[in-house]
Amino acid sequence: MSRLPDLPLAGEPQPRERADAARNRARVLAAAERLFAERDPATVTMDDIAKAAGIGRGTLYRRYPDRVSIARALLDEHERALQEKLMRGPAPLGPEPETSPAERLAAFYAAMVDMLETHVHLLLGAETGAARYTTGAYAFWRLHVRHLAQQAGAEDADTLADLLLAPLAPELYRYQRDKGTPMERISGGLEALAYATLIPRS
Amino acid sequence: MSRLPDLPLAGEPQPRERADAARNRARVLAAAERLFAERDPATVTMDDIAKAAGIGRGTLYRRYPDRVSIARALLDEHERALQEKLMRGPAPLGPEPETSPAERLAAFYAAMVDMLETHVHLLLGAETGAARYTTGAYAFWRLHVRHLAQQAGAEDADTLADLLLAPLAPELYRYQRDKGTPMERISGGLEALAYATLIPRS
DNA sequence: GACCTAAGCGGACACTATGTCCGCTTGAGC
DNA sequence: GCTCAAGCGGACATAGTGTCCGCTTAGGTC
Repeated sequence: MSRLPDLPLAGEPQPRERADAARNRARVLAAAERLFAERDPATVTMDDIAKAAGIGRGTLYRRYPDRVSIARALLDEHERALQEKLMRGPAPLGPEPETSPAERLAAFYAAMVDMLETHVHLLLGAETGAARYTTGAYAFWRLHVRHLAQQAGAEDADTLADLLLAPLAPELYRYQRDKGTPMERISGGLEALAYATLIPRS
Repeated sequence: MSRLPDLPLAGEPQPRERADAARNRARVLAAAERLFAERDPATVTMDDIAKAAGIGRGTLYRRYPDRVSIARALLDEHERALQEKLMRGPAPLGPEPETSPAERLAAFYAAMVDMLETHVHLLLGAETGAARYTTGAYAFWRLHVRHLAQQAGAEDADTLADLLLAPLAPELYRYQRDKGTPMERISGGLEALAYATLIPRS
């Protein structure tokens, strides 16, 4: 829904999508969303998605080269929304100057846990393993956390940013939830982590 | 080399391995070690390993059901060695009572970074993605870190353990090293993390 | 040292997924 | 209604997985 997967370069005329193409795109996304939700995303094949969407393989590959790109398209709007809140939203997520870095990191963690809880299946489809680090979303979270670490006066904010993002890996979240850890305990642990790392020692 | 992949249950007679079987096992492990090192472990196929070892597919599958089991066999001894040091080695890694939990966690992090630096390729072959959490090694690290967190008086040591192990994910380490972060900065960041989280606030 | 037999071997096979190609169909501008 | 490029989709080539089963051989026995 919503966005073209190829970046819409402002300025270029954009030949406008044909009606059948638009209809098929919607079908694909709806079918993929459902399949990712109802079983392990890693086992969903391009063929499954094509069949479920009622279109041919060729048609599917025309727009999406692989499963990952479909999951990313589905995630896109959710990630944008969170990014928006981080940049321009209200405290403690947004950049009010009187909110401490530790509070903001805790708020970010909480928002990410919300997102993980709702969309783990998509995140597992899109940002699994090494692919996680190649997404624009990761680059954004990284910048944000590095900025907070810097504000807090951390020694090596650049490295710390990656270390502080690691506990948000979708596989870890899935593992924790699967063994019965409730999401509150995960948020709680992350909150503790945020305050421990970003509040300067007295 | 060394260990049988199937656990050697003390007591059972163990029909003793035939000479050709032993020779082939050695060949397989040597070939796999080399292949994992010289290219992305995810792209190494069972066929490649069989060919490189100079044996047939059937022979390879007889002993190892998949790539992961081979990588684990190769890692086994290194992981055991570290476990040994944690349980019975000298301070700060081992359990000397006057070493603080924070120091011990920092030492553990340092040891893990050493291991990652030497064996990322194997770790990427064996403990990638969700598979990481199913290994005996992970269970052991988890117990160790949870114990340290408990000693330090952490609120929810059980959850914290998983969060504190997340920055040691092989994919993350590879990503950091690939973008040029030297291992010292990674150890440094982890050390800071250890002291920040496990030293009680005054 | 010849014999026997189960452990070990390895190529062939069936199956599944991927990604591409190309002739046919159809939306939409004129 | 005509045109034609964008879009469609099934067939195909390729690659990897895991199993099966007839052949080979190590190593114990007499």
